[in-house]
Amino acid sequence: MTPQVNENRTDVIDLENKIRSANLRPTRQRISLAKLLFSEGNRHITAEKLHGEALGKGVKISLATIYNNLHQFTTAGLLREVVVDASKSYFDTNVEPHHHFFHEDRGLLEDISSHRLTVDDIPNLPEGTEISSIDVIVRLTKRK
Amino acid sequence: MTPQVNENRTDVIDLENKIRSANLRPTRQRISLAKLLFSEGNRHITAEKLHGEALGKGVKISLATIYNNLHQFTTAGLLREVVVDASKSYFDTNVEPHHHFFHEDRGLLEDISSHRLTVDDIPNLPEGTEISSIDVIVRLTKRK
DNA sequence: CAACAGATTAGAACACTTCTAAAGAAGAAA
DNA sequence: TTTCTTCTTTAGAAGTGTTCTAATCTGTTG
Repeated sequence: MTPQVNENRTDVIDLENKIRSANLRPTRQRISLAKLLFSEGNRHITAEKLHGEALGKGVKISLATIYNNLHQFTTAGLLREVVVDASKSYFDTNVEPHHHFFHEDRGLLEDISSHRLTVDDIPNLPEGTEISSIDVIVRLTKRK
Repeated sequence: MTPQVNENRTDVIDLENKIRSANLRPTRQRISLAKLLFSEGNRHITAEKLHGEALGKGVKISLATIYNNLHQFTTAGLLREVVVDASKSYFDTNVEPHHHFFHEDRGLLEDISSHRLTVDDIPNLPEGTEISSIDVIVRLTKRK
């Protein structure tokens, strides 16, 4: 019983619980994805990139499953989808309210914690609506 | 020489000048598009919708031309592209700095004039970058 | 273990966008 | 005007990211 084995075992149990908390069965594929997504710091990743990463680590999983699970995790509040690019979706493992820098040249997202950028004077909402979310994207290019 | 005829003639000349100001030739297709886009108030429209609208008004124009011109107009600063949906692009005829309400259920954009919503405390930018734009999208759903 | 609901999968299908290369139209020069 | 060049348009093919389908497999419950 080395500490390492303990750590790994605990991690997997935590991830399984996280998956169960979303009313989903902890399958081999979901556990592998959760490991990639949640085990080190916040990530911003696209479906195809995550698929590549999984295959690269020897996890056998289809692209359809990646999409299925990214959406299920998002619905369950484990992920948040960030719309910054008209052609692909990014998924963010940080589900706390916050905003983003988007490096347009590199297609890379970076968090801005929401107490470091505030939105004021939000006007009255149109009749019969409520806010679902407020997205602030500060788009960046290389300084000339 | 009725006022109407005058107005129409003047309109078209204005639109031609607008197109020329972007270093583009005022072709029949461009003038028709400019008429649809710029002749009454601000609009937020997708390529396919604009195509449908043009065909509906009897303007013979291909979808490729719609895309070509939306991009050329955008590059020239006559339009602004708004990213709110991961699967299609919206083009906004209002090129002044401003923000948006996005009605998620209807796929509809609405302007928020920028003096009615302000962004404060923008943090220091990452090294070597500069701001290309700041997009604020207030996503709305139907009030329950 | 059996039985069932939920999950995964390969590949087809889909929606939006871009590309291709050939034909057409606009503007400049003579 | 005619000619020449460059820009523009076009239909359809191709491309890209995503979703669908329906057959197979797996986790869970009794």
